[in-house]
Amino acid sequence: MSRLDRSFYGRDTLTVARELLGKHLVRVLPSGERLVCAITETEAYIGRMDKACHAYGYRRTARTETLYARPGTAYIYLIYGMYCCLNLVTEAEGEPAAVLIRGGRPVENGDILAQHRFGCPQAGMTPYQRKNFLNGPGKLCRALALTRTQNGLDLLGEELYVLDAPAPDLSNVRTGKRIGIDYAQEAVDFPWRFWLED
DNA sequence: TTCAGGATGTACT
DNA sequence: GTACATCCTGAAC
Repeated sequence: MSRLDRSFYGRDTLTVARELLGKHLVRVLPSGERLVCAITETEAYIGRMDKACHAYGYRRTARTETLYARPGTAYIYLIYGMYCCLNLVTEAEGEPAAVLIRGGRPVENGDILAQHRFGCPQAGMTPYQRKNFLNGPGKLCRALALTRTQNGLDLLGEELYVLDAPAPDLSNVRTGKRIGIDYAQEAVDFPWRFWLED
């Protein structure tokens, strides 16, 4: 499968968020090992009109600067003091918008992902851990060893990128409200979350 | 199976 | 000082 190029990201954010489902997120560690997981859950954030977005109303701060970068850039920030969230910047350069990667499923090197998450190989995971392996943005970043050090990475580089994959069966795609943005007034109800059923 | 509470630090008011 | 695009644990059911 080929790598998604800049033109994939440089489109309408809702389209990109939906089309990222099923694609393979690849993280190459400094050791050279390749971690791969399939994207199963995404959310769109569009600064122009979205009170839940860090760059709502084109707000510019040191943190949000990455959201204005060219499409195909990784925006990674610290949340609640201890977890990181990975976003992929979309739309034209200068338009602050991105897709939050909220969940995944292991595809390659699941033992290393499990080691990062729980300190044991996959076989040592409890049923509870297995069920809650990569089903959250903080968990995914932990498993992929992504921190703010990787903020601003180019997704057309060698450390972090997304490989194309066949589009999932449409009957498995779900749409709904975003999670954890109760403060965002009218944006609370925007149906900008997409996920794959199982 | 669900729920309340706490951890923890940065960004921004 | 307050809020935050979260996760884990332990208790009750």
